[in-house]
Amino acid sequence: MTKISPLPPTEVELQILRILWELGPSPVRLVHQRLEADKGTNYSTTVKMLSVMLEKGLVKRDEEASPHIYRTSISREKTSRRMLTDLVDKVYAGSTMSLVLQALSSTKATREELDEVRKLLDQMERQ
Amino acid sequence: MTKISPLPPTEVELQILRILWELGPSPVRLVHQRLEADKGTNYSTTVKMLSVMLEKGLVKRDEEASPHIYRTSISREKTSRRMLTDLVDKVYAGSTMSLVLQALSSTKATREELDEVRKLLDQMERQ
DNA sequence: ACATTCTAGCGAAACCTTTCGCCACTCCTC
DNA sequence: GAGGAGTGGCGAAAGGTTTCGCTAGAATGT
Repeated sequence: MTKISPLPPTEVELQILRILWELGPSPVRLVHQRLEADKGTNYSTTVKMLSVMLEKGLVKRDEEASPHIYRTSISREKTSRRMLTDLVDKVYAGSTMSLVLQALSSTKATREELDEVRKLLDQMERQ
Repeated sequence: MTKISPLPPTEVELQILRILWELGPSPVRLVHQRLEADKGTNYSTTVKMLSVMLEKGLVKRDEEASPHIYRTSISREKTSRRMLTDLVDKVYAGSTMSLVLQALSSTKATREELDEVRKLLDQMERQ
């Protein structure tokens, strides 16, 4: 345990994380392709962001491979859980249930999705 | 419609909004008390932040009153909905239901709360 | 009226994130 | 092995947020 959980990712960092989650371990080039498509950034910028993220411990890289290969060092689930609790703390004063209600009531859902939520509720109740 | 919805509030701005939502319209002094308790900021900082927020349209103020009275110009609900959809877009790739499932499965809830969610689900299904 | 406290505003600094230019190095290809 | 493309690194600039010192005016108490 040398490292506390890294700071919450910034905007662009999150974009890059998403790309890496989707693509899996990748060289800068591939990450950049996506990022550029999204927002027209320069290659240098992508390299720099990845190196910043490396310092922060948000990604790791394999330097053996000729084009270095980057991969995330935090899971999508962990990150989203973290951001979710941040949001809950910051806006909903800690009440996750308020957030759930708010989220549900502001979206459309198929019957299947609703059933899935019900199933989870039942499961929670049993415990 | 002179104004598009204001930019999403930054960290400190959000802290201040929360204070104002909680206290209702207040003079700087009261806002500052809370903010200082939270993070030990200087009075000048609070004044400045409020004036920045005024420019951005996040708050309004009554300049008649001797100590100026500030109040939010966006509702808590609107803000949270906005931040929620931001989060959903950024991390859950647009799937609100994924977020709901994630949020539910990472929290504890009373039977009453679970029932409330169920009620909402039923209601959604009927429409 | 004077001193003291409260309130407001401004500009500059400090700080962080994001961007990019420039340079160097490797790796092909001819 | 010379030229060109791809890759990586660094420092500095740009842009945004947050902080605060300093100043001044308004309000209050003596």
